Amino acid sequence: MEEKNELMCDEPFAHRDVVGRVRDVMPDDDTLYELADLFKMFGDSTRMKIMFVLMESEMCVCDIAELLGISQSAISHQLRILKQAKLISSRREGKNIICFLADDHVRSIIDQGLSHVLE
Amino acid sequence: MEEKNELMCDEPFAHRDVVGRVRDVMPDDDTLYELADLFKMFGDSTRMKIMFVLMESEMCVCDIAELLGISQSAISHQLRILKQAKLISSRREGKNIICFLADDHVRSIIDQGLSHVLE
DNA sequence: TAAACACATGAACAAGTGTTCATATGAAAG
DNA sequence: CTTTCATATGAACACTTGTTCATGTGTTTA
Repeated sequence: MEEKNELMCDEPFAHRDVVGRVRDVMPDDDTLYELADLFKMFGDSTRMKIMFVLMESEMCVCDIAELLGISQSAISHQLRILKQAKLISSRREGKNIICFLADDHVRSIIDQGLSHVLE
Repeated sequence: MEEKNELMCDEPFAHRDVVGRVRDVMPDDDTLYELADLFKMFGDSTRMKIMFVLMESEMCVCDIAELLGISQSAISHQLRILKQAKLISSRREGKNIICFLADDHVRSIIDQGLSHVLE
């Protein structure tokens, strides 16, 4: 008979109506996972750097690698991830693959983050 | 004598001046790591959910746990991380610890992310 | 003071992530 | 067509991260 909800505290600060209201405005789980996955893209310093340089100018893979001092392979792996997330795109130009930001949200998201970090 | 830079491609798309200019506007490494660490906070669905509910109302730990259907321990561990990142704060009120957002940037960052996810 | 409650914390473990190394692909130049 | 150059990719590995379980801490209530 001890089947009561173990998580709930006896006299919660936020009462049932608040909890209920919050539940209503919460996006569905899929959206929340998408959101977390989006921010995950910005949560790695290599990807962060890649997006940062592409904010300045489109450029080929080897230039990104040289600029950041990171191996071509590592850059390529991260580019793949960023492309899957539709944050960057690329086109071929001669022998090179030119990468560029695919979404203006990238700029605004990074800017918001920067203004937090820089206080 | 084969000591040349192996990363640089023969005829880079973005020429040396572009690379140089980008190098100048890049934030220092510390800032970039801070930035990535900040976004890392938003890159986990549990933390994302916690911040989301706190956008609606401050509330105690057990209410967060109940609302999200996540164990109290897991919530507590994540709260610790979010506090270290100075994204949320808390105060004691009787037996409960009331948590609330410590920074308005949280809202704007999440909103930017949402508007990307929702197209 | 003792018991109950809300929350924090440490250890352990599974799962995820990013890099390196070696190699493959594919366009371009010879 | 063969070689070279720019990039992609797979496997392996070390490292990080998030959860659970057990227990500790501190506050309130009896």
